[in-house]
Amino acid sequence: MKNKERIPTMKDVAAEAGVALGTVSKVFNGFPVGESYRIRVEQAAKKLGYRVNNYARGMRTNRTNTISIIMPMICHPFFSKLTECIIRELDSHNYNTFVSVTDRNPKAEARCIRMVAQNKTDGIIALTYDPDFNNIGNIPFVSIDRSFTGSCPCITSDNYTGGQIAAAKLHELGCRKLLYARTGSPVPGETDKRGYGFENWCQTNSVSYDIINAKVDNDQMIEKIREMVENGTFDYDGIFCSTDLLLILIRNELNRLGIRIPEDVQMIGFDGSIDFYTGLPVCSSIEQPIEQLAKVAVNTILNYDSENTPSLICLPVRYIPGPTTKDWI
Amino acid sequence: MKNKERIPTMKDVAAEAGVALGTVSKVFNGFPVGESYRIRVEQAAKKLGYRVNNYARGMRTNRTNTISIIMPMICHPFFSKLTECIIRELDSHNYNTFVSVTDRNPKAEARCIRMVAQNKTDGIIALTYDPDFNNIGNIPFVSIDRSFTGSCPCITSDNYTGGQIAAAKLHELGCRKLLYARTGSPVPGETDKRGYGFENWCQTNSVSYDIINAKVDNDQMIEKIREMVENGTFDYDGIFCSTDLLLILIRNELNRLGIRIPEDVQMIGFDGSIDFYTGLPVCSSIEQPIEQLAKVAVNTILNYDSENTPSLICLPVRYIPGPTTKDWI
DNA sequence: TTGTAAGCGTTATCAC
DNA sequence: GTGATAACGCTTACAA
Repeated sequence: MKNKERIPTMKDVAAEAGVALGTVSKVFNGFPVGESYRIRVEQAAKKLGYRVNNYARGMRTNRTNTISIIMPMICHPFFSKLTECIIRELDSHNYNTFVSVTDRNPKAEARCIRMVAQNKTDGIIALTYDPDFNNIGNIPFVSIDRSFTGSCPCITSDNYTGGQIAAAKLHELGCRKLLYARTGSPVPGETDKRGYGFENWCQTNSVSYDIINAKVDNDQMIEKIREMVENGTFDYDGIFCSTDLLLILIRNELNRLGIRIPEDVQMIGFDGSIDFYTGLPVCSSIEQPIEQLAKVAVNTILNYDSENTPSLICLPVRYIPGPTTKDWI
Repeated sequence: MKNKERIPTMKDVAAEAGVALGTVSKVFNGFPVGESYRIRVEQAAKKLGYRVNNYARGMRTNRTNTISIIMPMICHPFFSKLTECIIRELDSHNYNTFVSVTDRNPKAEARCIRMVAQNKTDGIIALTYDPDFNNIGNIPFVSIDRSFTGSCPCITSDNYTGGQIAAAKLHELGCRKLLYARTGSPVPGETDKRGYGFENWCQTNSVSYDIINAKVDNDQMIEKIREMVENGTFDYDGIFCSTDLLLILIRNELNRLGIRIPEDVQMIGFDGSIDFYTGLPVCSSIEQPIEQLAKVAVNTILNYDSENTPSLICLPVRYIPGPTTKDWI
């Protein structure tokens, strides 16, 4: 009767190598140990196929080499890329990654955080929308794109500058009456600054603009656009949209109403989405530096120091020409 | 001096409630306990904000309520959706999910599996390409889309039938000379059956067809197509592609060469990709039942019984019309 | 430098 | 039904 696949423990390794338990532990934790011992231990470990049990270690040390990420969804160009980049970056630091999805539902977000806390994660990277968010368990927490009231660091694109760039670009491309269209959660977040930057540039440069805001959802936005066009009050020649997705929706509606993009109206979105199938930009857009966002988030969480972490880190964005402006080849 | 945020343990709860440690454990594990005790324990737990420590529990029980998923990448329409569905499904069973990405690199795959084994995951759901894959650690393992040599269950779309459906549909839509184009890893996998089903239908129904295979990559495939068109040997009026992505690539090349889709050539892909921005099908396609794939994979892993799990589970596919066939409105 | 032993927070076994 | 007590696999003072 075979030994029934028993998973070898440190004790087994110690016995096999003929050394004390503590010595084995030291070898696996990089503490100095007599060379001959180290070799014996390593050989014994290899022979037995030993791997340290992270659960036992985690229990003892309260560190688990595990980070959790919390996303509204995965099946989405921006979120999937961000998720992938974060996982890759953590992996390169030898960390495992828990992933949860919340649907932007505060209840689900809270539940995730509880679960994650229970799993003794070393930290949380979250893109969350809970206005009442409260970091239970005192775990290092980094937020992406959503700034909490000073309680934890937020990593985000430089949304403000992005808004300015968009306005400037539209103007440079000949637009004289601009519109900023946004939808999104009513919760104030970093992304609101896209609009503020846009406004600021328009005001500073005395460019005429309007803002159209659909708090609830995209349908409402489309509805408003249609009304304006049908009323004849739609006289814009440049639109900045808070996301690429919104841009596409609006463009399709404008097309349907006989307005051509970019001939009649030029449009710039936000995200820098690339079409998966063609590799081309979905639209003209302000590109978010996703890889960097991920790298910085991971770095911040791994070097977390509650005293000394900055509360907001903005990463630079840039304009990418696409098929919705006249500078597209 | 405050108690420095000490996380309460079962012992604390027991003390607070004035009961024995074992009683608290029973309450939290649903074992029968005197009603008055249960109430005292629950109140004490709430008061202290106690949550059971999954690491300690995992160490004791060797179950962690954690599943790992291993994907080639996340930033991809099919994989991101699959990943999200699996996470959601696991979450609904109160499981946490580790996610790793491997880039289809066998070395990375092996590394992931090692890490995962070390973290004492309760099971692995993987979409892997390692021909020499070997399930170390004897962890329940479910493969998606890739059948190993009988060693573990594989969940997949009914690729064979999908191929048949595609051939039949093209024929129904008037195509008389068909082509099957595939790229992909040289490792034999479930997806190869797409071609077999296609061939089978053509043979059974005496429809003329060819197969073009680019083992290495997409560029090579595009090259071959171009050659055929330039040679004048391209006389197909219906193409079945092993993935939607490949379809788009080929379509773009054909367009460039002056061939119109679907007027001159009709095309059907595989995956059922929906354009994220418009919500419309990217192309005519055989749809994979992603949610179901996820559900079944999770179910299989959670009810794993090495004796009794089927080695292959095929889920039904269906044809979805899109802009690359003439039945598209 | 090496070995010993005391926990870490749970669960499971047994007497009571 | 309840409550001591011994593991689980590992780290870490501390003693040798």
